[in-house]
Amino acid sequence: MKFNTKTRYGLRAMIEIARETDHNGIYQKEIAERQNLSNKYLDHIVYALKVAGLITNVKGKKSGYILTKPASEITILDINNAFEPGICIIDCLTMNYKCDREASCAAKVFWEDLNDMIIDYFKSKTLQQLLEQQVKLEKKEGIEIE
Amino acid sequence: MKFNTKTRYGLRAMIEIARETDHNGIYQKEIAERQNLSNKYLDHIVYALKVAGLITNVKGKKSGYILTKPASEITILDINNAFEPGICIIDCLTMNYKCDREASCAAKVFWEDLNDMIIDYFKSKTLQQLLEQQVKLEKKEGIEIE
DNA sequence: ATTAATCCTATCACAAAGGTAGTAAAAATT
DNA sequence: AATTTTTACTACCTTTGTGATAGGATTAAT
Repeated sequence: MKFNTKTRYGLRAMIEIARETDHNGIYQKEIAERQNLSNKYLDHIVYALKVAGLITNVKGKKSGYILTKPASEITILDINNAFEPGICIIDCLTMNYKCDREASCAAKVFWEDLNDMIIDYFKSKTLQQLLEQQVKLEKKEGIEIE
Repeated sequence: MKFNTKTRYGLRAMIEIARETDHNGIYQKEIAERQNLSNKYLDHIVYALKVAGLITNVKGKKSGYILTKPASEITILDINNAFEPGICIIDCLTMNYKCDREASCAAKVFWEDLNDMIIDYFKSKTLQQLLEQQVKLEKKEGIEIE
């Protein structure tokens, strides 16, 4: 049970984009450098985020990225959903899944409750919160180094 | 992000074993039939549960399985750990994982908190609770059918 | 001796994930 | 206008892990 790299890298990319205050946005290339990711692989990540409508280019093709709405209005679930159809930790939780013991399966209830917990957690966290925490952590780190 | 079938089937197998009141235990073959699983695949599941010390044979080789301790003392985390080294939703949460931004990574904190939530959830649920729920669901189902 | 069950290892097929390549297109720069 | 730089998008490749089967060894009951 692992979360995939796309969602994880996507989250880190979004933090970088959210942090950028420059009106010209941030280049994909720069995100790759700052987060130490392959720029080529980041292609997919950034593309998916754009298709999902979470980010956009400031000018045309050669231009930086910015968020399409305030970071406080973007939840981690939104970011997750740019890469996954949703959150579904076991197949039998989806609609149109046939199973005899569906109506009386304690195991299913167990997984279903966990699935809901994860969804709630993803909904409860905004990009803004993560950005603030990021800034805080870096400040703390700076002090410890000195 | 999916939970694997081993853990899921293992949970269902454990419910069947916990439910069995016969002193001779329950045959793997019977678990397979009741839960509609391939007996051959269940081989691995039952084997892992036995190696983990959660179940044992009543007599010798040809005999039924019983729990090694009361269902109320077995958590779902115990069952999970029979199949997985633990719960670790992203690699960088393990010890001996090198990462530059380890000390100041809001994303890591986000995943870490979720990881802890899942562990707590797994610890909080006992096999006994699931068994009781199972019995309750079946009773309810019986009423609805009639 | 035979049968029926578990024990245990090996193997396989398939899908998904992680990542690279390459071309097209657009805009900025020269 | 030519060149450079960057994104846009598709295709592909390689590796890993998962779900599952095969099959012989072992043990105990009949």
